[in-house]
Amino acid sequence: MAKADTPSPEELMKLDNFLCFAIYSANHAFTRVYKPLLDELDLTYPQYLVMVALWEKDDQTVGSLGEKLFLESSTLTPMLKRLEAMGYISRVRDRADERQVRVRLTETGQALKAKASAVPLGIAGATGMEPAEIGRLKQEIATLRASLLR
Amino acid sequence: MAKADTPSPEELMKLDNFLCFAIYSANHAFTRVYKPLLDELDLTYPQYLVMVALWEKDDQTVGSLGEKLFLESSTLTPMLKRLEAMGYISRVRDRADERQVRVRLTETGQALKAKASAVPLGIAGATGMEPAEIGRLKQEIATLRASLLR
DNA sequence: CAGATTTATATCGCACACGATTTAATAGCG
DNA sequence: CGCTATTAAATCGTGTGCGATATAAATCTG
Repeated sequence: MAKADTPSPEELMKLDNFLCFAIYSANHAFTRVYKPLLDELDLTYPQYLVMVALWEKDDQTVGSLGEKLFLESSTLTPMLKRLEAMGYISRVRDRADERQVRVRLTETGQALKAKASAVPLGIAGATGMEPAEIGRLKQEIATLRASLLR
Repeated sequence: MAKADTPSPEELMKLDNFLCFAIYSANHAFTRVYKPLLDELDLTYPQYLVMVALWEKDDQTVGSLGEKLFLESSTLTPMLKRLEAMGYISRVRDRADERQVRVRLTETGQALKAKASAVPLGIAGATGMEPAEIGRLKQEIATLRASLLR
């Protein structure tokens, strides 16, 4: 029979059969591949993601960055302070609503985008996948993420 | 033309088009879904992965666990000490080679496997995917990880 | 418009995660 | 055999991440 069996409990409990572990370890692998490239920019991998979000849309609140990156203020605030200390961004309370903090790129932060432009290609190369394939896999994982967060 | 275009640099620099970000955020999403289930077992998500590795094969060295989990001793040592303090594992220097530390499940640690047996099904449900589909996606990501670490 | 409620960030404590280094033990070699 | 090189864990410093809580500002309600 070519019917897809329900996996046995033993098979289910093997680490290498865990989708979550594949993602967990692939995430670490990405961090490692990014490291040498991001060292040039003096950025950590999460800091790079914040910069990408700001390059895409400047002048965002902490909350809006958090929504896009799926991060809490308790994670972002210290990160943003480091990026500010490095001179890449500024953090200013919104005049109209003092609860909010507006995060903006500095000149240096904007200029960094050019230096970072080579990064995506380097990463794409390391995946050993075609652009179309990367896009498809990315979409599948984004859908999975949405299911998990439902 | 139905030819697959090479993505423009602008498209490449959008966060939502990053495969790495999909994986990064899906990993966080998994952590969140696991949290309430693992709270019952008094385990964090990384601790759970260590326990899964030990349930699959007991009596491993720190190094062998590190290879399977893609983690360094600097990460594992403190984690294992916590699991030991909780009474789930024991850490003993190997008599034949005192450099190595053998990690073994305690009775309590073995017994925990039964309590944890419901977890994978709960997670699988949260993915909203069929077992076969989960397996395929898992394999694709494992292949990606291998490429990245090459 | 005063007091209660909600919202936006920040702070704190804890647990990863890693690179660089240290420590201790084994293996290799003349 | 003794000395060096290698190997396995542990330690240290830094940077995420998050839950719980605190703080302060805006909003809502009577």
